[in-house]
Amino acid sequence: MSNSFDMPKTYDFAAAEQRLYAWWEAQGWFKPEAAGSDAEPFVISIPPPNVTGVLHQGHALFVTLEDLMIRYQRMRGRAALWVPGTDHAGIATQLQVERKLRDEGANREEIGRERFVAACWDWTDKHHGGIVSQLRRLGASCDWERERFTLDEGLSRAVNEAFTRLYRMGLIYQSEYIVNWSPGLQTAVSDVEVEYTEEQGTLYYFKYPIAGHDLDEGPGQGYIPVATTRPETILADTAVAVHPDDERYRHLIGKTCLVPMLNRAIPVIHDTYVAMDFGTGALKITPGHDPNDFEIGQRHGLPIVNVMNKDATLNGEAGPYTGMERFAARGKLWADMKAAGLVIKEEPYTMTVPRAQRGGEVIEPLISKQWFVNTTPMADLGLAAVRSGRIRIIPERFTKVYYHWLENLRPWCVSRQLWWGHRIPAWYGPDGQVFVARSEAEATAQAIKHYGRPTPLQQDPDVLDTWFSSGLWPFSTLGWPDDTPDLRRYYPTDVMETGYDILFFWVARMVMQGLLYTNDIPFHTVYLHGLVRDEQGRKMSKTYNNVIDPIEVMDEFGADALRFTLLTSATPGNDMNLSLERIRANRNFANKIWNAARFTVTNLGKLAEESDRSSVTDRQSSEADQGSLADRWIAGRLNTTIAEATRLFDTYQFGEAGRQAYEFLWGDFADWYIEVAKGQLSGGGPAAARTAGVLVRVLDQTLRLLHPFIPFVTEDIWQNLKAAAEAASAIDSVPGDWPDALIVAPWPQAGPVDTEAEVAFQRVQDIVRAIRNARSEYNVPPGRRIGALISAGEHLALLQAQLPVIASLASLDRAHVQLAETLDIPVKSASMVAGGVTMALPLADLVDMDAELGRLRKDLANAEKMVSSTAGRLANPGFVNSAPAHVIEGARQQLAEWQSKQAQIQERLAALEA
RNA sequence: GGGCGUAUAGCUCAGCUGGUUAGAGCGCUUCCCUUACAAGGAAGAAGUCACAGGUUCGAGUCCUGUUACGCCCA
Repeated sequence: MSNSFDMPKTYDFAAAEQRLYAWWEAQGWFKPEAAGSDAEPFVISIPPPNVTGVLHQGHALFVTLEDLMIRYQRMRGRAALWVPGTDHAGIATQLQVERKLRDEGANREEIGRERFVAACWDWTDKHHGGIVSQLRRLGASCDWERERFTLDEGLSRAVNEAFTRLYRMGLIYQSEYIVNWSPGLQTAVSDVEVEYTEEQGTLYYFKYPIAGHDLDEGPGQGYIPVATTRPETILADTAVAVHPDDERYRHLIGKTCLVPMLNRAIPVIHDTYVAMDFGTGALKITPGHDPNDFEIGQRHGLPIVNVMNKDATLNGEAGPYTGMERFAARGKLWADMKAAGLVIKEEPYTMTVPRAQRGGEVIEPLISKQWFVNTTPMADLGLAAVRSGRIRIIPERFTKVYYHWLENLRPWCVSRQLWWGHRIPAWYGPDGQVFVARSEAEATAQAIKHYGRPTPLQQDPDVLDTWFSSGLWPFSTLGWPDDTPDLRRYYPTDVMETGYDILFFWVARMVMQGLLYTNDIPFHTVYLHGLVRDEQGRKMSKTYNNVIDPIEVMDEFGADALRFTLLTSATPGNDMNLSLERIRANRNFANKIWNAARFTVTNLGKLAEESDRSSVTDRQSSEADQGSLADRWIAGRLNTTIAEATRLFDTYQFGEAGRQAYEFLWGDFADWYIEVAKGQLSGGGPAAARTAGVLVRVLDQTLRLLHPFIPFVTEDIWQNLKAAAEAASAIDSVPGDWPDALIVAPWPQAGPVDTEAEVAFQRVQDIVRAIRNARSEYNVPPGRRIGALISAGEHLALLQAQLPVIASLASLDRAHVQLAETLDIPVKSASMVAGGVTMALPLADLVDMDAELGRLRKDLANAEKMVSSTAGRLANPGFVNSAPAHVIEGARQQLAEWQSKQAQIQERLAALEA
C-alpha cells in the first residue's frame, strides 16, 4: 500500500517508456476495436518510411504529430486507427544492396535477377525491425497487427489491379518518349525525381554549314551560327530552327544544313519557340536528347536520332565518336570541329543542370520505351476534390501549389529499370504482342485466346515507380481491391499528415488514384508539416555534422521531451529549427509535472494515514462550502485551459494547445495553486481533504490534456495518482471516469469559470507580487518573515479572508500584519500600491527615502499615462460606438483600476512629501 | 520569369477570426539548496514587432509597396 505514495524525486523516463509502451500494446489499446463497435472511426495511414531507413527528425516529427492526433481522437471516444507500414523504396534499397554486393566483389548482373531480389528481401528483413522499433520508441500508438509493407502479397495485388484497370481504361500505355535517364542508376526517373542546380558551364558557339555554300560566305550565307551547352548532342541534331520573324535568318528557312563531322543533311525550320535574343538566335534541334526539342520535333514531324547508349557512351549513330563516354566525346568533337574551322567561340555560362535527386549525377534526357500514365482524367478528379472542399489542405496556402501542379501535369513515367519493386504486370508474346493482366495466369489465358494455342510469354523486365504503389496506400493497406470489413469501416481515412515536400510525389497521387479506383476521397484533410532543421536553420546533413539524432536525444532526455519540443516549436507548413536546449527544457517540464504529482501523491498518503480513516469523499461532502478562493480560481483556470486546448486541437493548432497546457500546469497550478494548497493541507481535517480532492482533479484533467503530447510521463504519473487517490478514497466514483489507463481515459470537458473568483485571486496575486518585489528591492532575505501594513479600502473583506494565503506566499509574519480599511502608513516604510490596496513594509532601518520617492513617482507616471490613454479611448465616440461591448466594459474597468491606483499613489506621495 | 514563406528580446521561437501595458524557453543580473521539484523557487533587465505607406475608433495581426533571406515551379 505504501507503494502508492512513493514516487522518486526525479522522473526516470528510461525506466518508464518501454514498460508503458509494451503494456499499452498488450492491452490492445492501440487497436480501434478498443473503442467499441459503435464508435466513429478516426483513421490515419502512416507515411511509410523506407524499410531500410534509419530514424531521422523528419520521421520523429510526423510520428509525433500523427500520434498526437490519434491519441486525442482516441480519448474523444473515436475508434482510432493508425495503420503502420513501410515502403520498399525501390532505388534506395537497390542501391544499398548493390553496394553490399560490390563490397563482396559481386554485382547484380553476375548473380542474376532472382538471387538479387532474394538479397533485397534479406536486406529488407534485416532492416525492417530497426525502423519499426524506432517508431515505437517515440510512442507511436499504431495498430501493429495491421502493419503493411508495400511489397506484401496483398499490396502487390493492389498494384496489379490498379495497373490493369488503368490499362483497360486506356490510361496507361507504352511509348517511345524522352525521359529523364539516370546513367548511373541505369533507369528512367520521373520528372519530380530530378533536381535542377545552377552550375558554371560553357556556351559553345559554332557554325552550322549550309549545304551548297561555303563557310567563307559568312553568317546567314555560308553557315548559321548556333550555340549549345552540350556539343555532343550536335551529332543527333535533326533540324536547325529559327524564329519566323528573324530578319537575319528567315531567308534560310527550308534550306538544308549539314551536321558537323557527320555531314548528315537536316532542314532549317521555323518555330516561335526560338528566342531571337538568346545566343545566336538560331537553335539546333535534338529531339532525341532534349525535352523541349522533342516537342518541337513532334510539331514538325522531325525524325529522332539517338546517339547515346544507356550508360551514357555514344552509339553507332555517332560516327567516329562511337563508344566514347559522353563528356569525352564532347571534348573530342569540339576539338575536331575547331580543326575544321567550325568553332566560333566559347563563353562561360551559368546553366541549369538536371541532376538525379538520388545519386546526384547528371540526368540525360533520352528516348526510350517506357510505360506512362495519362494523368489528365485523374488530375481533374483531384482538382475537383479540393476545389469542392471535400479535401482540405492545411495550411490552406498549399492548395494553390497543389492546383498549379495538377493543372500542368504531364504524363507520368511509371516504369523503372530496376529489379527491386513491383514488376510490371505486362507479358509479351514472341511477336511482341502485349498482355496486361492481374497475374501471369490471366495473361496466359489471354494469350491462348489471342494466339489460339498455348504460347510462351515473357514478363516485362521493368518494375513500377515506388510512388505508384504508395499512391494506393490509404486503401491498399485496408485490403483493397478486396471488399474487406476494414475497407468498409475505415475507408476513407481521415487525415493525411506528411511533409509539404511530398505534396506532389505522394499526396496528389493518392488523391488521384483514390478517386479513380475507390470512387471516394482517400482522406478529408491533408495536414502538411515542414522540414526539421538545425538550430541555425541549416538542413541537417552529415557533411555539416549537425545532425541531431532522435535516438540519441531520446536516450538523453526521453521521448516525451523530444515530442513536446517538436510539437510546440512547429507551426503547420513551416520549417522548424530544432534546438537541444529546448529539448532539455522540456525534459525539465516532464520533471516538473512529475513533482507536482509527487506533492499531490505524498499528501494523499498523509491523508490516508489520518486516524479516523473516513474517506476523503465523505469528508468532502460534509464540507458545505464550495472550496476556497484558490480552489475556485484554479478550477476556473483549468476549465479555460480545457476549452482553449480543445478548440485549438480541433483547429489543428496543436503547438498552441501544448503551450497553453504547459503554461497552466507550470504557471498556475505549480507556481500558485500548489503553494496555496500547502497552507490548506497543513491543518488537516475537511479543508485538507477538500484540497486533496482539488489537487487530484486538476492534476488528472491536466494529465489528460497533456497526454497526446507527452504520453509516457503522463501515463506514468496518472497511474501513480490513481493508485494513491484510490488508496486515500479521494476519487469521485463517477463510473468510467477513471479507466484502467490514461491512454483510454476520456478527454476532459470544460466546466464553468468562476469569474468573480478569477478577479479576486488575481488581486491576491498582484498583492503578493508587489510585496515580493519590495522585499527583493530591499534585499530582505527570502526566509525572513516580516510584518506589513495593508490599507485595504473596499477590498477589506477579501483580504481578511485571504490573509493566510497572502502571508504565506509573501512570507509575512502574521502577528505583525495590520489590516484595516484605512491605515496610517509610517513615512519611514517601503510602500506600494497594487491590487487596489496600499501597502507598506515596516523597514524603517532600510528605507531610502529618495529611492522610495523615485519609485512612487515612476509608478505614478505610469498610472497617469494609463489613465490618460484609457480615458482618451473611452472619450473617442468612434471607439464607444463601434467597439464590442465587452471591450468597452474592459476599458472602463481598467480605467477605474488605474484611477484608483493613481489616487492611492498620489496620497502616499503627499504623505511622504509633507 | 511566376508563386509561396520568413523577418517579433542577445539566441531559438509563439502570438490564426484586429481589442488591456506584445509572450515563452534558453541566456543575462540579484537573492535563495524554504520538507513536490536546484532538471527548482523569488525578483529583475532586455523588443521603434524589417522598412514605408494605407484601411480602421484601434494594427505585431488586414491591404499595398520596398528590402533581406529561404523554398517551390518554369
